[in-house]
Amino acid sequence: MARKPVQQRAKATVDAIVEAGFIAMAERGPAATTTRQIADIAGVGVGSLYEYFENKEEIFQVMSERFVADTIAMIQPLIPTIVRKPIKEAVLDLLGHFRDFLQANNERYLKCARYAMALDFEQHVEPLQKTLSELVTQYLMHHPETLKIRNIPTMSYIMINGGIYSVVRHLCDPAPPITFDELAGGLADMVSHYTEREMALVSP
Amino acid sequence: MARKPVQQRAKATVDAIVEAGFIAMAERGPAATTTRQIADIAGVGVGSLYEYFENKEEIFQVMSERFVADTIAMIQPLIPTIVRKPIKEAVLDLLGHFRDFLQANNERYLKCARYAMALDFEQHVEPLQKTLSELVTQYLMHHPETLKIRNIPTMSYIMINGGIYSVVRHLCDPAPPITFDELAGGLADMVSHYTEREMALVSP
DNA sequence: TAAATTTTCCGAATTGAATCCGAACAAGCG
DNA sequence: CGCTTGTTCGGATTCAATTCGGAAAATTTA
Repeated sequence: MARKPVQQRAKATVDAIVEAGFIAMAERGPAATTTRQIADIAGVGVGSLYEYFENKEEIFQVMSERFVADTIAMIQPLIPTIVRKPIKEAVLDLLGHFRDFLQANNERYLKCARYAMALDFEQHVEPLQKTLSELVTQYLMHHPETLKIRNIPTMSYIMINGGIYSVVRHLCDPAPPITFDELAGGLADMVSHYTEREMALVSP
Repeated sequence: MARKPVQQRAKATVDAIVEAGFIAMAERGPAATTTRQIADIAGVGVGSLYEYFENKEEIFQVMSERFVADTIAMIQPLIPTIVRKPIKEAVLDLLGHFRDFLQANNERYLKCARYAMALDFEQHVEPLQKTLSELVTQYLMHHPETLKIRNIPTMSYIMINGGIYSVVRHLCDPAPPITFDELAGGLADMVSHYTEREMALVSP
């Protein structure tokens, strides 16, 4: 950010700009949104954008950050509940919340996710990855029998990345080949079958 | 495309433009490549771009199409070999070829994949998805015992999408938390464990 | 072959969006 | 209230995308 807002009304301006960014992005997609549109929706002059953001790109970056932060904030309180459930239910529960979250507010975050997954990859999605790894760790600690499973970091990596992408892709698809429930069930089965098979292999 | 090239030299111009697009994209990423750069690299005037492409975006679209077509062309001849292998080897084999393909030519296609996965989703990646579904179908026919597995379309969807994304993401990451071999092995295990567990459940 | 026609190429001119900037307006503070 | 600092703004500027009309090359026609 080019400059920090110190007064209250300046903070409100920054918020209005980011909010306008979400609205414009949800309406027309990131490529088609102009600085003029964002300024108009926010009810500020175009010049004001550049008081707090280096350029248009940075507005999207901040939106991306907020998206990831909000996702994490959505997941954190679920952790204590989720870690106590059987694996399949746990996955279904998490995915259901994730879908609702992405679709809220005219799919604001779904459109943002599509953008964020393309450009930033490491930079912004990484904290989310860390949170989910944390969730996996806690889950394992609540189910000590699963600690025998090999390659846990690798499997986390695959399921977290593959899971997020599959869900975002599916929700963006106007004519998906399978239903969301099938997708969620499939991901849950994938995890639970893998777990069960590993446990069978390790302690026969 | 705005107009079809009919003469030979015009076809060469179109090729040079697309080729230049790949080079420019690999160097600076899609956002930072200008029409001037593409024209300079291709050795043509800026005006020539617009003889055969509606706009800059369409150049990227054609690149995307070529990327997907080349990916399919890379996979097709592998199918007869792959379908005869045990599941784990089959997955490892496919992933190895996919990685080499993405990394060839200064990672030209890896950078393209990153872009294609963001924007086009359905439109361009879909033929690839269809080819891979085909591969799965053929694999199942060569291993009749696996036909009992439930939810095959769902599992294909998850493994194809999740697999492609995980690999692209991993190869783009300058400091990945796991090695590529671990990732590939993990995906292979994921598939094979799921298969084994399903077979055990269905015919105990 | 030469003229006529079609195709291709080009780069200066146009357009429009992104960004800059300095004047005008508000807020905090002695 | 003067003074300083923070904020807003929109016209001016910059730069990339796109257009356009004419020249050059290829092809066809006579």
